[in-house]
Amino acid sequence: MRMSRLFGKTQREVPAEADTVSHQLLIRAGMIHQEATGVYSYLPLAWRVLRKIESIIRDEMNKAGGQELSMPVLQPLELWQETGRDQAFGKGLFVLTDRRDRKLALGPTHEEIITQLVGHNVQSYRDLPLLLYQIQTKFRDEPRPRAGLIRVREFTMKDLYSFDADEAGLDRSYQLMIEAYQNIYARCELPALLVEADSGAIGGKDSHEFMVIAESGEDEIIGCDKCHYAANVEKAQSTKSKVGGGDPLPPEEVSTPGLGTIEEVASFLKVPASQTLKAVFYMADGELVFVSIRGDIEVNEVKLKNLLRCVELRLASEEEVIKAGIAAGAASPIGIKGIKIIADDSITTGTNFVAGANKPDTHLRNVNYPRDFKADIMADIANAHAGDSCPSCGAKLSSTHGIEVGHIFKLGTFLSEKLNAPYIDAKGEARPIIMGCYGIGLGRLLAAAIEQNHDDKGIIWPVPIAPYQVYLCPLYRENSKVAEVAEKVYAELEAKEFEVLFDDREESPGVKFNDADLLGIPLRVTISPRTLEKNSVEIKQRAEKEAQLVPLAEVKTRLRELL
RNA sequence: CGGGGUGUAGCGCAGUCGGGUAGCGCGCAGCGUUUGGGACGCUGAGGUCGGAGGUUCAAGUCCUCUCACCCCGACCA
Repeated sequence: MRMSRLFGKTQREVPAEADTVSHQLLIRAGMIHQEATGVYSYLPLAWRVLRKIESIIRDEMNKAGGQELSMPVLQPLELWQETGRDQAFGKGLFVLTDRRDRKLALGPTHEEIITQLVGHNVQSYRDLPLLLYQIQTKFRDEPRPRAGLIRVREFTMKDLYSFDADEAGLDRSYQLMIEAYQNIYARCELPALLVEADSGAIGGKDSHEFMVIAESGEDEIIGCDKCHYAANVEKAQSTKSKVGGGDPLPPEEVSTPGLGTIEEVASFLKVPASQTLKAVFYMADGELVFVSIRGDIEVNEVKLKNLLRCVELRLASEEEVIKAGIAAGAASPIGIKGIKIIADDSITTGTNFVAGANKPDTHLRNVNYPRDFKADIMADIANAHAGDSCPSCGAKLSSTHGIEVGHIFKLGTFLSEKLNAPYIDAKGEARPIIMGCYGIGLGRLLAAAIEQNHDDKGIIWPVPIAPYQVYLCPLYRENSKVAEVAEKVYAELEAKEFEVLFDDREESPGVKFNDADLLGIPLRVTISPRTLEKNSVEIKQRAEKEAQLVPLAEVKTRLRELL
């Protein structure tokens, strides 16, 4: 490809819109253009990268035994209503109305469609296992798209679905996909960490995410320094420290005038926050819920939401709390009635806690569970923190940020039951097919690759996904020898199936070098009068500082070695 | 949805307080001189000042409404 003909211009200045590295570089390199919030055009360079990622993914899916198909973006809303997932997605679902007043959803994912499709085509256990996938555009009306291609509303995703007759089969399919995913990231030269994940509204047994560690990542990962434990903070557990407190003493009221927060109460009573119980109120699908948790620990809302099996969970407003007749700031699980009490198991890690007294400006000392109150549900609903103890080996946990570049789920039978997709087993009995699903966002993978591979000059593409392999850079093209050799080298390289971006522009060396660095093509071949004096060209790897002089006759061999 | 911010040429911005001929840098076009890490000179093109309504002799600037985009939070398979 000739630079002079390439659609898409590099730009010198950092766009005001972008404050994530990958977003800035993608725009500066002329690779993407924003059309609306979270909606982008891919210009030729970005499209080439995306296609390379796509072909790596396709190859690994096929190797794993997947069969590719294509399903519609436009899906009847009724299908979503049948599984109730229109509610789970809520406003995240793009819904439109056709001329006959039928409601259609733009597919945010394709579980419903494929389950129905498989239900029509699979009758027997002999048809299983089955791995089906597609690479398709998805639409989600995200509350807040951000960071360029990292979180968008329209995106290309590879989604594979597994269909098995039994749990053991699902486990095999799941394992097969983990391996396929690891191959994909390895081939993209992107180190991805497998972490335990929350499976969200869809439920199911296991779920894992593949994370690329990056400062700009939206997800927090809690990991053990010693063993292999790693989990999304939404899911992560930690062993809660014991706080002691001595033998249970009788409860005792203390006056705490004007003190509301845990910090205020704890410092006033001269006890650590870990020796207090905090009351947190939530509205779960419109129902007020009381949460009791140790004062130094925060509620993990994802865990709470899963526990309550609710669609909408948010902190209750002070008005809602007061309206329920509760003393805000001094609320207590003791003696409270007509409200569901959820307790984090941290409240059993000690004795003689300070808690509210359900009276304004009053707290209680020496509160003990279960002596003084009962919880309707006791569970782990705490946020794990760096510094906590690993639930698997007890060593210290640490925290990093990551970009989620893959998410896999053991779905189970929820969808095949709702949408009536049974198979007949060997005994002639009908059973629901057991499903799994496995997604990779291609655009996000592309962005993650940039987050992971760049310097202050620009992108440094890993060879397998680089838009071109070679940046052919003649200097002083008005020198007829340079022009002639450059054209010849270009033709020869293309003939040998090198992917070459030929900078045939009349630009100064500085401009060309800077564009070469910005675009991040792995190998740069410079031809100038200076190199031609020695009958050579200069080859430089994008990631390296030094260039090497290579005789013209050896260029192809040398490039081949470096790719 | 809550909080904060920004909309002026393809990009980055000034001008808005205090109303009076719409500017700068980059980029773009032409000519010339240059050129191994974003060269220089001259000439030139390019703007519904996000949109609508209002106040005024006069609005980029003041008022009302509205839209878009960005950041934080909520939210998010």
